[in-house]
Amino acid sequence: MSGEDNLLRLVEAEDGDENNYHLQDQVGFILRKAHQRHVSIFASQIGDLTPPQFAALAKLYDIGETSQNQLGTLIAMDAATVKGVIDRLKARGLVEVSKHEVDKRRLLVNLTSEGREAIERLIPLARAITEETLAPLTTKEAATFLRLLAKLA
Amino acid sequence: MSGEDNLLRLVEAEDGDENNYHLQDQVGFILRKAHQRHVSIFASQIGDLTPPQFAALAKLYDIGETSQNQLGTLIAMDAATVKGVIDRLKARGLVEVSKHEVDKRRLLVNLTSEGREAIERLIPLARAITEETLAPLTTKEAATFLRLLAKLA
DNA sequence: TCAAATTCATTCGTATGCAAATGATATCAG
DNA sequence: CTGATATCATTTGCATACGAATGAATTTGA
Repeated sequence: MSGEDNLLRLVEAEDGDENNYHLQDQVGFILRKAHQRHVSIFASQIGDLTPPQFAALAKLYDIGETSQNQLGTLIAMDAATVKGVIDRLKARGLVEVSKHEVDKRRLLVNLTSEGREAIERLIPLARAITEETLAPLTTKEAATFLRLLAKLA
Repeated sequence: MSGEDNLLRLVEAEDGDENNYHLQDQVGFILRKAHQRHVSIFASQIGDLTPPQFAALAKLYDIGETSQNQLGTLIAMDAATVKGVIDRLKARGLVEVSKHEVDKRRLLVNLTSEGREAIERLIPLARAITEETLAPLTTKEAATFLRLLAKLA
């Protein structure tokens, strides 16, 4: 056995597991799983709307009519994604679109009365979803978690 | 003005913003954004592989040959999703599949030598991705965050 | 003013992600 | 042993998600 071999073994012993890569400890992997769990909880409480669709309705309810592009910025969706979401909400009669009178590039999006009723009905469920998602944490832990998560996002 | 009106106003005043639903404060929305940010960081460091593809390679590197179904369980992908991921890795020559000799239902998946070289080369980059993702937090905050995130996932 | 740069929306291609249905195989229970 | 169950994999359909390319409209800057 060479001196190099001894040194290598020593280093590996000192490192413990540091030379091993454990997927299940990586923030990206756990983040993906936590997100999956939330989506699953969401689906169990609100079966006929996806989280992105809900986000679009909730934001329109909050700020009123806006352009598709601006809405996308506010709910963190790129232009291609938000178009699909709005198309499906439009097909279901929950939002309506119109052309901006001055800036002809813009597509204005707004809730229909049906969309307004839907979001008002769903917001209590959304609170329950948040609660269930955070249920594994104590109130204090949840506050800490949300603070740190917001710093990452 | 009725007594009910007074009571309502009082309650609303005491509630502050509690009657308003703010999407940007909901754990699901922030979780989605944090996940998006991580995927973006991942793509900037490892452009030719997605996080799910990397997860499959890393897990195979960790545990060796396994069935497609078992691999899916280990990396939190349902059967339909893992099939697509493995198909694409197979097309790129990073994994190879074979039939289980005893249980003919199972599809065994393993790294090719090329896949092994790839994951060994990428693991240092993955460590950098984790670091960059957690960069907005102090070391202590990151430890707390990971602990709480794991409880949620 | 007017050409260049920017913005808004759309389209295409690729890659997750999951529910539901299906087929093949294996295991279990009576 | 065999019918009922369960497991493994595949396929289809739908919904994000994003890069890149395109076209229309607006804004900027020399």
